[in-house]
This record gives sequence, structure tokens and C-alpha cells, in this order.
Amino acid sequence: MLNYKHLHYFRTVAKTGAINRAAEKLHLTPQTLSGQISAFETRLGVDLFRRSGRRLELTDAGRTALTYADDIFHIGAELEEALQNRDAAPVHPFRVGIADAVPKAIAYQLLAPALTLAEPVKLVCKEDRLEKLAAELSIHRLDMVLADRPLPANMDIRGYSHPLGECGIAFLAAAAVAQPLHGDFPGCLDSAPLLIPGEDSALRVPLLRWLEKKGIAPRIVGEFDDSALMSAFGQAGAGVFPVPLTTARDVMKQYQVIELGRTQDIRERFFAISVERRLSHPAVLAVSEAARRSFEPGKL
Amino acid sequence: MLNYKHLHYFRTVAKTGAINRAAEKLHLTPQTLSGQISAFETRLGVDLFRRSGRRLELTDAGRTALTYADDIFHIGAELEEALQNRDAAPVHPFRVGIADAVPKAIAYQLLAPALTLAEPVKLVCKEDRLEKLAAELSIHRLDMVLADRPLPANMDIRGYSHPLGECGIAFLAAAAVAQPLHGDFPGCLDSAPLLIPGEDSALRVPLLRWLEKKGIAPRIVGEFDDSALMSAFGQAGAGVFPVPLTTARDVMKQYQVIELGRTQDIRERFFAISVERRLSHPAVLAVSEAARRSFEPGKL
DNA sequence: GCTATTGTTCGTTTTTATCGAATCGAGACG
DNA sequence: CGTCTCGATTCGATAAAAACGAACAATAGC
Repeated sequence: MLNYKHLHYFRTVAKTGAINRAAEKLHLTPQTLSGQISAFETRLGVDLFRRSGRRLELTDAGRTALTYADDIFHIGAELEEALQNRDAAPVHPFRVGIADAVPKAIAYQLLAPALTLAEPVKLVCKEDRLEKLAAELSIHRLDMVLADRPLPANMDIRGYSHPLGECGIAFLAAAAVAQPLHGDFPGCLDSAPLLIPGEDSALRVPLLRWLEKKGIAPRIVGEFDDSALMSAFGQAGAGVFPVPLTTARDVMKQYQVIELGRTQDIRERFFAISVERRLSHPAVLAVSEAARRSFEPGKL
Repeated sequence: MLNYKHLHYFRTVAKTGAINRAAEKLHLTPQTLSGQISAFETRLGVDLFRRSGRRLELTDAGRTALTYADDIFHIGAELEEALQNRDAAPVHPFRVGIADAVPKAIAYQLLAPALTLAEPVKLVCKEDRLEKLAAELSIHRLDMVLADRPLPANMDIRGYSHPLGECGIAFLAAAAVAQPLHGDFPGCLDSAPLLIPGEDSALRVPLLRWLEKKGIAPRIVGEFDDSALMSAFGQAGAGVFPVPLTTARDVMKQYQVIELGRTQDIRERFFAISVERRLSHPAVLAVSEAARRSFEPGKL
């Protein structure tokens, strides 16, 4: 029988990337966490982490375990909520799925218009991998999905992807990281520490290709599915990280990082995916219309 | 934070219907289980069971919690399996979803041909509600879904429903239940205790309509999503229960029940749902072809 | 080569889960 | 109506687990 407490500990460590931080988050001491993780690995008979130096990184098995763990605790949270709100008014909420790769600030920016409609709507957000969200969309458990790419063709789902807008990207970094870099942008990125989006992001491939074409070879020190986590690491000085231009100003302010440079060659795009060809849900409509305005070139 | 150990205990009690039996299954004493369940309810702030006499029955909240719990432990089991078979040969298995409403005997009958193919296939079965299975089908995590209805139109999934066959149904009951009934079939069903399929079953509505049209008003004493569970209750003398004719003979033998009568007016149908229009997966093809033979009228 | 940081090991303490014995309540039965 | 049985429950004692403190090992940065 799987130990779900251990699974939870594992997930926290995997998400934060360090036993230290996870221990703090869980209100535990590092030695406890270390022991529990080892016990978990022993019971499973599989190594979840590779100990490289004093650093922990997920093994292949760890990565698959993490995706399952995400599912499990996601449903667990839903369960709790379902039981709490059991006697609440059965209002039909506006259910939006947000692909992991979409920066939270963008998601907010895109969704905000839905909250200012004449009739008040209850917004229910769910974050997950696009694949999962699309499946939920197909069985009408979501009204809309926000993603950084259209609905992939290999998913046999009747859905329509409405482009919301696109923009270039900016490269940001903490001052301590930016200072030592020499040369102009983008040359200064050469051999600089760089954080890149994870495999689920549509940005990843164009970004790597752009670097290659420019003859720039940064040191890729981290890979993040979640852009907020990437920003946090960037703030801490882990490396240079890309953000969509629409949010660059806010990120710089919030995370106290500076801009190294920007390019319009790499385009970050955003889509609203719905099952209806015509956007009829008033909230979906509001989001879609507002998006066109907010991505006007003048604003960037 | 949800206590997953408690959730597991809860699920076992809910599934077995009694603390006693659950305790035995879990290798625990009843008093432990009782205490842990109470603690769980207290922490959740919701009653999961209603204590009616010395019997336990699920509350409304309990029922919803159970469906979530099923999901959670289902994924948990998948996780364990995924980690165990990590170094096994990456054989691409034949992944079949079986809607809850499909009797297990039928599922076996339909799938058996896939196991006798020239090249051996590894069959992976997953049971769930049709809705969930269809979603997994759409993202290619299943090759085929067996259901008792075509793909509902309100799910916006590109899938094709291939009719596998159909048959009438038989009404079975334990001898002790059948004896006191007077009159011919179907009149004898009037005011008889009857078990019916749950809401997810395509059979439910036609069955109720048929009874109404015949002017028969049985006492509906139970409702089951799972036909095997229904048969078990039927065997124990809970009431008369319907089964598809194709399996009537086997059920009568296995559960020591007798047939009250049969009708061809209510049709139980079976479908294979796949994402491809043309059935190309050899195993899917084998299943589909064999189905036509096994449902020949002569065999019923 | 120091030093701060990060993860681990070991024995002890605290918390949680479990059990045995006894109790309660509902239904069955003479 | 009492009595018996069965299932759930309460309570204090006991066992298992999780968590901690202290000490240690390894590494990256200075």
C-alpha cells in the first residue's frame, strides 16, 4: 500500500527542488524529511532522486511519480472543496483551465475582464498540463482552457483555439547575475546561466533554436514547468530567465530583477480553447475581446 | 491537509458496507477503524456515514467523497505499477476502458479474442464511468472503450462507436425470492423486489419505461452501478435482477439463481468506441469481428 | 584551505495508530 | 418482556510511526 504522506513529502521536495526549502514549507526539520524520503524510496524499491553533490535532482522514475502525485493531490484538493462547499448555492461557475506553461500574471490579465461582467461570475481556475485540461474540456468539465499553443492535432477533441494575442520576450535577471555579463544583448547571454521553460511549454523549442541560430551557448542551469517558480529562482540569482514582454514590467518590479534585452523573434502566443466554434459563454467572450486590446503593440 | 490513510479506511468501509468486514480486510480491529473514521469525519467537519440502527450507510457527502477516493486510489495504483514496470520492456499494451455499466462477463467475452492473436498482446483494463474513459480515449491513453451506449453527443470528442451486438435481457432471482411470486412473467414482477442498474447505465431508462408500459410496479430495493455487485446481492436474495441474455446462462450457474422470464423488448447493446474511424489496431479489430459471431441470435 | 550550505545518520522524544476489555443499542426470538 | 447476538463504540494501555536534536559528511564558493 502506497504511503500517501510520503508521497506528499516527495512531491513537496520535488517541487521546491531542495529538502531544505521543502522542510520549511512543511514545518518539518530537514533530517526528518530526508529520512522519510529515503524510507519512501526503499519501500518503492525505486530511487526518486539522484544525489549529485549536495544537490537533488529527479530521476526518470521521480519525474513520472511526480506527474501521478500531482494528479492525486489535485483530486484530493477537489474532494476537500467539494465537501466544504456542499451546501453552498449551486451557482454555475466559469471554469477555466490554465496550462502550466502560461505565466500566472498573463492568466490573470486575460481573465480579469470576466470578473467585471454585469452579472457576477464565480471563477474556478484549474492548473494542469494542457493534455489533461483538454480532456476535461471535452467532457464539459471546463468552459475554457488558456494555453500557449493551439489545441494539438494529435488530441482527438473537438475544440477550437482562438488566438488571444502574441508578443516577444524579454530576458531578465537579478542584478548580481546581470553585472558580470559582458557585451551587448544578445551576445552577453553566451555562457551565462539560463533558466528555460519545461517540455510542456511551446516557448522552449523556439527559444533554443533562436539561441543556436545566434551562435549563443548559455549554460542551462534549470528547467521549469511553472513560470512563477522560474521567476522566483531568477530573483534568487539562479540565472537569466525569459518572460513574455506583456508581463516584463510587472515581473521586474515584483521580483526586483532587471532587463538584459528583448527580442521579437521569439513569439510567445496565447490561446483560448473552447469546445464551441462560436464563443457564446459571456465570460469566454469577454476574455477573448479584452485580450485583443491588452496585446496591442503600443502597450508593449 | 487531507489524511489519505483515513481516506483509504473510509473507502474500504464504504465499499464493504460495514466496519466489521472492512476491519477484517484491512487486518485491523473494528474499534480502531471506528475511531479512525470518526476522527476523519471530525477533521473534515462532515458526516460521511449515517448510523441507522446498527447499520452504516453513506450520506450524500459520503457518496461524493467515495467517487473522489476511487479516483485517487486508482491513480495511486497506477503510480505504483508505473514505477514497478519501469525497466520492463516497453511493450505497447492494448489499453481498454470498460464502462462500469458493462457486465464483467460480457467484457471478458468481448475481449477474449484479443488474447488469442498471433502476436501476444498485453491487455490493460481500466474500469470507470464512461465519461472519464472517453476523456482518456481522446488523449490517447486508451485504445478502445467498451460501453453499453454509443459515444454521447454532448461529449465533444472525435470518436467512433462501433456496434458490437445487442440482445434481450433475462430477469433472474434466488429461489427464495422467486418462489413466493405468483402469476406468469412478466406479471409476477409486480410488487416484487427489484434491483436496477444505476444512472450511468443505458439500460435503466428503457427498463423503467418497459415496466411502466406493462403496468408493472415492482418494489425497487437497490440500484447498482456495477452489475457484478448487483448479481451478488441478487444471489443473497435481495431481489430480482436483470442481466443481458448473452450472460444469463453463466450468471445462473455461477450465482445459483433461476430465471423468471426474458424479454426482447428491452435491448442491451454494446459498443466499442475508438478514436479512429477505421479500426486498425489489430486487437481492436479482433474484438470487433469476434463480437459479431458471439452475438448471433442462435446463441441466445 | 576555510566556511557556509545542504543532506544524512543516530539515538531520543513525541505523536499517532492500534489493541484489549468493557459498554451501548438495535434487532431477533422464545 | 427479558435475553441473546451482533455490530459499533468508548476508554485506557501499548505499540508503531514520525519528528526532533546533535553530530557528521560532502560540496560549492570564497
